[in-house]
Amino acid sequence: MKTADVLTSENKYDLLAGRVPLLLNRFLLQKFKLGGIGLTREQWSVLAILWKEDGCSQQKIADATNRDKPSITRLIDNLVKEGFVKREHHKTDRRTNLIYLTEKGKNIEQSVMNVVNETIDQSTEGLTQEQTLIIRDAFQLIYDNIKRYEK
Amino acid sequence: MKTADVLTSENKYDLLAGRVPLLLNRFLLQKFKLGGIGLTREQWSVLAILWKEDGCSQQKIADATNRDKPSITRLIDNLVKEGFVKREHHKTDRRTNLIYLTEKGKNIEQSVMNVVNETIDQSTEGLTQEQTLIIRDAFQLIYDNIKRYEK
DNA sequence: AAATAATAGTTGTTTGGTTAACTATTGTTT
DNA sequence: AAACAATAGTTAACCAAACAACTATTATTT
Repeated sequence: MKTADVLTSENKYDLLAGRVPLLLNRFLLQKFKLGGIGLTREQWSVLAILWKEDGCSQQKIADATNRDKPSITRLIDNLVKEGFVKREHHKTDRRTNLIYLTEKGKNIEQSVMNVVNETIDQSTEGLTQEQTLIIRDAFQLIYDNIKRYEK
Repeated sequence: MKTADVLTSENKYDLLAGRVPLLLNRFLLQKFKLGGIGLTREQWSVLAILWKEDGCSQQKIADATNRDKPSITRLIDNLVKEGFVKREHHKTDRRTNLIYLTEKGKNIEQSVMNVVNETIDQSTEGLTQEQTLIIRDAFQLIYDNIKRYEK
């Protein structure tokens, strides 16, 4: 290992939260637009939860996407406005909204995932399975560290 | 390699641009606040450019931080408002603003970097140098891929 | 049963990213 | 020199994140 290979904190920060996530989100958004998909990356992340399990509460979506409740309120507002999901009251707990996919929300899954697949395939071209798994483990470690340290 | 270890595109996306950058930025912002540092992560990234080379144009800052010009205009607006930097006209090219650190902007460098160091040290606790370098190379590859594919 | 705490969601404010449309200035072409 | 193109920056619109303060409802304590 060469000394020149040691990264500063700033470099590490940029690595973990800097330009690549920014570029990847921009890249995906462009592809959504080119594909005629009127979704943001954040809206997609909410729909992805519902494609796995329809009828979640907003709190559950917030937890699953690591966002806070106000962010989810507004994301759902926009998804409702665009006709991808609908809000329904919980039968017994009147505090809770359950979010259900509309037909439109269900129908776009395949075309969205096609674009996501293409985005990831192009972005990670040349990346080995080993590298991917090392990144996964490393990010899980970082995730756990932050969850442990933040009060 | 086990089949269960193969990641879907969605998992890869979440890995590369999902929760870890989100959490890390949140973690840093909390620490800035606890440390009495009135900066956002984005404002810091601009100051970091100026700490390396004072008196950059806004376009140069935009390129260095992978942001577009409107983002930089507003970031600089806020940094000026908070007294960290000042705008000055370029001597010969009247289109260009040069951004200079104020004393306040210069003086906070050390305390900011202390917080950044602590944030990264805690977040990456247990991460090996090898993992870090693999991530660096992988992200460079992804960066180059996106730059190549996006028109 | 009444008071309190916890949970689910909303609203307002500030900051930032993206795109498009715009002004001002400088550089290039003819 | 005039027309055109390129560059630097701003403004406005929309979407989203973070935080604080808020309402409504449900659960727990006493």
